[in-house]
Amino acid sequence: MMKARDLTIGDVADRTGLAPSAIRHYESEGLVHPYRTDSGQRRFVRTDIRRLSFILIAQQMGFTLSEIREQLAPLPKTRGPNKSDWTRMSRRFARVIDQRLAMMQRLRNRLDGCIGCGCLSLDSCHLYNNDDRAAKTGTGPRLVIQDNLDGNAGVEK
Amino acid sequence: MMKARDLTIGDVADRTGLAPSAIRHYESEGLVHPYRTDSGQRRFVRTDIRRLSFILIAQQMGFTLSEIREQLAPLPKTRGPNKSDWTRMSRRFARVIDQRLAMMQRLRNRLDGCIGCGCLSLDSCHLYNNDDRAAKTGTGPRLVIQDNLDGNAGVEK
DNA sequence: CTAATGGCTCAAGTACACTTGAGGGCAAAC
DNA sequence: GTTTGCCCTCAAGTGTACTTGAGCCATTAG
Repeated sequence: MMKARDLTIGDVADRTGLAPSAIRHYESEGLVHPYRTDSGQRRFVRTDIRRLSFILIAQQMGFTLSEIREQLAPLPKTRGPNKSDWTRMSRRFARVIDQRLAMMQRLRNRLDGCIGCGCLSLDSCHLYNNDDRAAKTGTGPRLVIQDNLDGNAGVEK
Repeated sequence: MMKARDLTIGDVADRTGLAPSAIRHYESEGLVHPYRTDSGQRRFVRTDIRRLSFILIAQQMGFTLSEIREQLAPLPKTRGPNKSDWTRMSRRFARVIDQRLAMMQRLRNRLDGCIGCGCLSLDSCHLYNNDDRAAKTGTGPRLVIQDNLDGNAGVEK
């Protein structure tokens, strides 16, 4: 179970391009679960590299660490995930991404519409009928892209 | 030039759904340029509502305030922008968005590929050949989505 | 005319995602 | 066998994007 050739934090840092401090931070946030040697050093299994790469990609897509933790939740923490664990998780995540992409597409189209209309006669402009933006996320995260921004949920009154 | 019916910060807040504190913050960051009454109160022109809505949308797309400031730079600061000012700016921005969407699409496809391959035999997996990720942004912003992550710029060695 | 409402500045606080530094332990390289 | 390098923890600092609060002025409603 604990192989001699498991990886130190430095190994993992080299292979993922992440700083050791970042990896420690991810552990403290519950995104990776290295075990410890007798002397207290972290040891990572090889599939943790995949896990960290996943975190990197998801971050670049604009997901917060807590959203990523949620996505990773179904994977087993202690043993490395097997192929079907990984496949199920990835598929679920792909659906979430597609929603987010669709959202950005809608925002983009909304902007397009606004280029057309010129919108100097205001009030009719799609860009700022802010009804659908009403429900804020509070002191929100950077990239919200909530579903309530979609273009057809509330028929323009 | 200074109309009686220009808007107070509260008016603008109501119409955009933004908090007054947020609007003040955007001014301090150079994203809006209200003028002041004799007594020092901010007054906004009507097109500033459009400007702020643009900021909101761009943020939801994951752009930082400084990126948004750049996009807004070509618009005139003092007078309200006219239709062609706005159109030019929006078109330019649409191109930037399309690049970002393409990037996310590539990341998404990369994930898809990885679902297929199972990637338990590592090293060949697209998800963590980190060569193209090498140039980091430092203590970077949340949603980087840099161009160096694209799939065809550097032929996989 | 006064009181409530809304605006102003400035300093400090908050959340997220880390990095940096101090102070100390362990392990592989010579 | 010691020195060099990597690892550890914990506290504090950084940058982005705001919010909150104190103390104060201005505008509007009764």
